[in-house]
Amino acid sequence: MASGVTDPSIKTPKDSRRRAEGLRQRLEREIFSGALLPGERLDESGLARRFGVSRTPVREALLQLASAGLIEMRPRQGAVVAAITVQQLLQMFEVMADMEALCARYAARRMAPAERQALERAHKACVDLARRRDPEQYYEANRIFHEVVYAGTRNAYLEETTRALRNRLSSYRRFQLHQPGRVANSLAEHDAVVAAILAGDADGAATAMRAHVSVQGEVFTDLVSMLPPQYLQVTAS
Amino acid sequence: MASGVTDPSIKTPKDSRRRAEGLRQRLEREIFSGALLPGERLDESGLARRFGVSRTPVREALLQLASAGLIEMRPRQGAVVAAITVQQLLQMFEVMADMEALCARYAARRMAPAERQALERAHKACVDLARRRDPEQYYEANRIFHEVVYAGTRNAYLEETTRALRNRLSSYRRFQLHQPGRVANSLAEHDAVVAAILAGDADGAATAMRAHVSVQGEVFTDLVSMLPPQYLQVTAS
DNA sequence: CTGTCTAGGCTTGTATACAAGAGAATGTCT
DNA sequence: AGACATTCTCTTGTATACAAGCCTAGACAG
Repeated sequence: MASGVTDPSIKTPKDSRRRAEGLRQRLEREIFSGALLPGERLDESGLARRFGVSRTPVREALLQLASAGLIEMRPRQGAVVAAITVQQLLQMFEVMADMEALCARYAARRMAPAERQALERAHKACVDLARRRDPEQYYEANRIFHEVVYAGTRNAYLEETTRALRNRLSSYRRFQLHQPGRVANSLAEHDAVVAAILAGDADGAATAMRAHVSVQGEVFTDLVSMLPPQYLQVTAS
Repeated sequence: MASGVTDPSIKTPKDSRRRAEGLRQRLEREIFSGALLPGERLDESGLARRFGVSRTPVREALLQLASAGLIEMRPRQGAVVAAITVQQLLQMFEVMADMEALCARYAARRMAPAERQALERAHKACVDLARRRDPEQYYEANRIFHEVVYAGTRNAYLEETTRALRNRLSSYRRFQLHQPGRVANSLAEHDAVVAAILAGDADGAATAMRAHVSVQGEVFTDLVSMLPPQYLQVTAS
């Protein structure tokens, strides 16, 4: 797929550490964005050539990605982009809904006035962008909305964990965007979340947020059926 | 991971990959057990000599530990066992309480009859061991009790995440054991959790479990004051 | 005596060389 | 012809060599 796409010598003579971090993040983005599809083989030498470094930093990047669960490294058989089973996907969505709900609960209790205003602004941005009918831009605005909620939890660990899970699922959620009427629903749900948080209603915020990010029942079925086959692993091995 | 599917013959009796994993796990245990104290420097060459391998696998192990948050790698300055701030510790305990509560909630809804019996057995084992006044053994029985709850969630991702956080905090919780009366309290709390789960009371199970693992207020203060100074990082950096 | 600058050693980060296993391709035997 | 064994190649895993930055010790000036 990306075999012939050799970007000519990136050549960042600035900071060598920068290069290593950039490597991991770059591969990360390629996975999140779908440029690297699940099941795709990650050849160490090939990546090394592509990025103009040796195999050592490539291996280090791959190891970190494996720790994050984004790729799978089978001993002596190399690394492939992780594909997950339908069960795993459902379970991860389930946990994510509860973690986002937890974030909303904390945020409702802890947000400072300035943060509450930022939440309203982020929500308003979503409303404005929804009118443009540009799913990509709305996707980004929605992401920021959730980031504002994370920041309001005043709990960096919860923030980080939730964000990691959200990122991990992002390549799957992407396919949800194009469902008709999804954006309108999403806005209404945001509205309920904002109202509850501004009112300091922790339970209400949690419930509203859980409903917003919840992907189960028919919604889950629809999502799974829209996924390209590579994204899912056959359950029985 | 333990989703019921049996692994298709792991084989590899002498797999060299095994050695690298053993390396990571060995360092992990040394950190959890307190053999390696927070702030302690992890010299790559030294570890390589100690384990009889070259620096390469050592570096790979360190990178994985860094991904798990157990150590901290500052560029060009080497790795040290992670010490966290009081704020971070409080936040992690907070999240852990909610995640364990979530586990209990799921378990109350989903445990099969056989699993409920296993829960009762695990609880009984705790009661029996408490009489022996052996904190270490009780600690282990308590761990198993929680593992049974995890298994009852039927959500491998939640299970794995919660376990990882629990392990991460284990070296801090260890100091809590020796508080007088802690074991008796713990048993009473287990009792409430078991009762709620057996009754299928999801909310009650969550509340009881949160109360059980919750470390805040005076309990948190006591815990922090019992920690050796290395375990905590000075807040201002 | 103290603060600052500099040079050296020692550590990490990267590249390359080497060993060893997995998979493919080919040849042979039934 | 088909199935099986064997070799061969290509990949990963590990070791070692090399480059580059940080820390410290020591000297010198104020």
